[in-house]
Amino acid sequence: QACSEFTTHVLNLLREQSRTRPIAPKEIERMVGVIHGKFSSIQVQLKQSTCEAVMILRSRFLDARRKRRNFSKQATEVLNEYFYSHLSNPYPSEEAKEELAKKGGITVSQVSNWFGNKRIRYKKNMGKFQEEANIYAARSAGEAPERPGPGPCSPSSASSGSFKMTNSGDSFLNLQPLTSYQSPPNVQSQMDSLHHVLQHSGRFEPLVGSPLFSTQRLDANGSWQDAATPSSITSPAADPGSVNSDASN
DNA sequence: GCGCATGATTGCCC
DNA sequence: GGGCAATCATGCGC
Repeated sequence: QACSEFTTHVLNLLREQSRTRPIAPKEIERMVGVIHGKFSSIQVQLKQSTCEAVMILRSRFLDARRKRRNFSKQATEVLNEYFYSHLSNPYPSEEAKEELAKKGGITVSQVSNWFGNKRIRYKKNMGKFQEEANIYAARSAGEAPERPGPGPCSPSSASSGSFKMTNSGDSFLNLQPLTSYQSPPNVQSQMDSLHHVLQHSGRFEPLVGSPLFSTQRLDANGSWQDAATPSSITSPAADPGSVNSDASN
């Protein structure tokens, strides 16, 4: 359009000039040809530069996407706190995700990614995460001492895993320790220390109904789901070791 | 430089 | 569409 407008403008100029001097039609034709040529080359250049700009932006975007930055300590803390206090059901709602994202200074999709990764990696290697679980368990036991109700949305209590591993077919920490479950020595001691923490904090008994002794677990397929509350769970205080003794395989 | 940790992406399933 | 599992790519400690 610009080309044709410019061409018209030039033709008008030539027409005016033709009053003062004779202009051959060939000259007009040549001028029009030159204008079209110039415009088409400009068009090509514009296309090229646009393509280049798009490619640059695209590569920058992809690079940014590939760039992995570790989350801040704050973000990790917030996410871990939620994860371990909802260990029986570590599936935050959209609202919870938004809240976590806000608290951690990350995006909701990063929260989703984090929980996706965490669930899988925790399930795959509970032993490795047990220490971390204990830390958060002890922490939340100390922080939120009097929150009744063990529901999935009452993350008050300490919790450590309470579900079956896909590969091991066992619950890691139903606090059924250790008759059927052959935990590594370090894990054993961690569990003992967790018992100690819980007992020391005076929260052991209430915690029995908490996610720590959750009624949920990983089922044989490795998915978190409700399990019928074992009766043994309800009478734990005297002998922690007997808690949830049905959780073995 | 290597190995592990971890955030992101992808493909598949339900 | 959300979750899982595998994988990729990068960060980081040694």
